[in-house]
Amino acid sequence: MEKEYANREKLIACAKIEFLEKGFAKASLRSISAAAGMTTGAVYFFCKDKNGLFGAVVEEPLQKLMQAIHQHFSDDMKTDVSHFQHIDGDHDDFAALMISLLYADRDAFLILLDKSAGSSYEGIIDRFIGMIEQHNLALAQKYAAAFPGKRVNRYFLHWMAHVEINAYVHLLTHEADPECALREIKPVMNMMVEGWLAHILEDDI
Amino acid sequence: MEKEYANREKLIACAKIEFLEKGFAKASLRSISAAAGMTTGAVYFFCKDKNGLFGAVVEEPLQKLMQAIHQHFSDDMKTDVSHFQHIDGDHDDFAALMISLLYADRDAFLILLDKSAGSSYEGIIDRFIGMIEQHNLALAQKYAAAFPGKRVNRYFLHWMAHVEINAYVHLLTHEADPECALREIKPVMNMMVEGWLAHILEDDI
Amino acid sequence: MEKEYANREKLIACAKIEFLEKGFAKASLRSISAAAGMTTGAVYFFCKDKNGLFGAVVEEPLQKLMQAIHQHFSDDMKTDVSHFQHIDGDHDDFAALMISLLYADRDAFLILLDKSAGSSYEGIIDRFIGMIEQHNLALAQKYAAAFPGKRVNRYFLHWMAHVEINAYVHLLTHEADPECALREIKPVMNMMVEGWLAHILEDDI
Amino acid sequence: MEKEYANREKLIACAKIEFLEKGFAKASLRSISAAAGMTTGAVYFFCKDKNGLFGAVVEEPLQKLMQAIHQHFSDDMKTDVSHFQHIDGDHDDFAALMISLLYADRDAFLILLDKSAGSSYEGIIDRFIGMIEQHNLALAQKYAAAFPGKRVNRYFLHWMAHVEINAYVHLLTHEADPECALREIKPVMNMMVEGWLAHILEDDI
DNA sequence: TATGAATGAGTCTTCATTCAT
DNA sequence: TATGAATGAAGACTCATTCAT
Repeated sequence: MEKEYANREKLIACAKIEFLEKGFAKASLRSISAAAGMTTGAVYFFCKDKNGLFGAVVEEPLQKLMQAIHQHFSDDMKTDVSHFQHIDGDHDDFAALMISLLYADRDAFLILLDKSAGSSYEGIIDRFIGMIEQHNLALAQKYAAAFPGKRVNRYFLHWMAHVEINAYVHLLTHEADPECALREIKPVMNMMVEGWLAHILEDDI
Repeated sequence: MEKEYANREKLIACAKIEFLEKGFAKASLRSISAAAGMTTGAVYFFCKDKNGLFGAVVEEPLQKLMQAIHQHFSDDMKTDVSHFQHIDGDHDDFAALMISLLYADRDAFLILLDKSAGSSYEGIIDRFIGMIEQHNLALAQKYAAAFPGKRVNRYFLHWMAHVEINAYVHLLTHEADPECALREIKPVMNMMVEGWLAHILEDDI
Repeated sequence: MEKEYANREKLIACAKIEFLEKGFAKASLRSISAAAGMTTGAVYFFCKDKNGLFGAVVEEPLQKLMQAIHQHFSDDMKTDVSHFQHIDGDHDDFAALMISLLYADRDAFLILLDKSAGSSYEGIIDRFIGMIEQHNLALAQKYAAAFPGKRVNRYFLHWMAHVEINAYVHLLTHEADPECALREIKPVMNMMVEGWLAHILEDDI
Repeated sequence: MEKEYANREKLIACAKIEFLEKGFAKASLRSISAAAGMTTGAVYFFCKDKNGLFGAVVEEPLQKLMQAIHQHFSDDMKTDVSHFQHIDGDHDDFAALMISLLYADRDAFLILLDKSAGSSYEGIIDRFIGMIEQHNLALAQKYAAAFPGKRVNRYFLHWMAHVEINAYVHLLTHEADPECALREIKPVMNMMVEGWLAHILEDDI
């Protein structure tokens, strides 16, 4: 009973190593299965195909992350956004949440975010960006409502979503220790909040 | 006279299209040469390699860019850095320069910056980041000299270099028109300068 | 049970034929695998490489030969070398041993010795020559000890090792029947022993 | 007028280097012509094809050698063969002749004898062996006439021809200096003559 | 004399995938 | 559960050769 899943997990662990090292496209099922002590054919018992194997490595952490983000976003919309001084603390909380989730399975996220080219997860970063952008748009529009003659700068909004996501990718890539990560992300977040407040609105026409 | 170089240029043009679409690694010499109306073997008359073909697409614009950056950096170091309010204008100039260079052959830079994985140009972005980081470090240290008890936050510095480069990559990717690009990069640059001034220094120990 | 290994053996048999006919370098995996009734790709299930396929043909007989030679040499060094009249009989035994081993898989040795150019076995003859030379040097130096004012003629020693090896290669190439081979090698061996005794020493300085 | 042949000779010189290094089969016209400072196509102005280029390197020295050998052989047959003690001196003369010819263009003969696999000269060594064998057969038969109940050992005869040729190939390969070569070949020749006299005849039936 | 361009057949190799057992 | 075998298409690359100019 315990052994039944042993091989499956070994396979996934080996896949993780290979994907991390070579990326999805250049990873070889041959060498993954060899490392796991099985034949190529055996992989197809556990997964539908190469992409399925990638999913097995990456799907579960991804789900957790997604869920946490949605939860946070829906909480966020309920709070009173009129006091933008609170945005700071919110961002700190969000950052802490992100970091704890991302570093819970750092390799999986490294793979997902940086090594998925060629797989069906290829565009995942853009989906994240889309989510953030959409959420921030709502926030920004509330904010804009208080400034007649101003409107949301859409390009800036999109770019900020990019930067925010990439801040996490960069962190994940460059910092192995989650505690250091938390410390390092702080000025980054501050800068982003300040920049957001200062530049998210542009003159209407 | 016009026809003499026709095929070589056709080849490179087709390679450009393929690289842009699929990236270096997934691009196929077969389909490139087919598109150019020649055999695979013929490619090797014009280029040494698949990598050489990539270089033929990308090397010339890259050289121009490199040279301009070096020029700008060496000019920059000669100017008086004590007035950091001037940093703004400098950045605007630099941004304008970058944009004019990048958009002079947008596809080539799109390929170079975003589609070079697998080629010998793979790490080019990191090299750019390194250049910027090194240059900004020098600036930051001059800046730090005026604030006893402060030192340069190296992680932030590195991240900013990342962000700066990615700002251009993002622009190139999302905005086809150089004039719009110039307009859109402005708040981005402003935000980066402000953030830089505000967060590049951290408490010593 | 018989069929299980059928294809692998068929492949190796076909490879043997092709290598024998064209040599390693000019042999084509296409035509080998076609002859064996499989695709080129299938070859790579059985072997790592073209070179690995060559090894599959050649390695086992080579190992046997090597081992027998080492055994013989170590026995040889233990016997009393003072009576050089015994050298004759020893050589006959050695020759008989060599012939029985070589003709046990004549094609494999033909390939190994004469058709390996381009493979990792390319220098095998030189390695054999080295072995023989080294062993004969030891013998010759014992012999030389009995003749003051004489020393071993190194060029002649090396050449003799060449001739000895080539005597076997020549035999293998020209004589299909091992019994005839045994008969034919005899005067050759005699001549080599006589020549050895007569010319292996030269005047000191 | 002098320059007209300059390129042709440069081509041939470069071909020589490449053939010597890689052998006929692995030599590349591309790299030969590149080394000679011309295009691949230009080679076909000077030669019919790759094999023709090989011939251009090798044919002239070969002709000289052939002619000298024929001359020597026909002289040899005219002399009185009843005194076999003279055989020694004859061989010394022949060896000196061979060495002077072979070392007159050592590289060319190295190529011809050791690097011709794949070219039309591939079997040249066998042709030499055939020539020597044929000539020696005539000699041996005169010799045999004096020993009733004896006949020529054909295998030994053939093998001796082999050894003789290979003695020169070995020399050429291992000894760069013709004077040393002459010294080193002496015991080799002596041994061959002695062996010849001792073993060329076998019992009739 | 030579070039520049191109061909076309060939090289070995890698890969994800399938499937009977 | 897994294996062993095999496929077939594709990969980059090399080569001798040809030929118009």
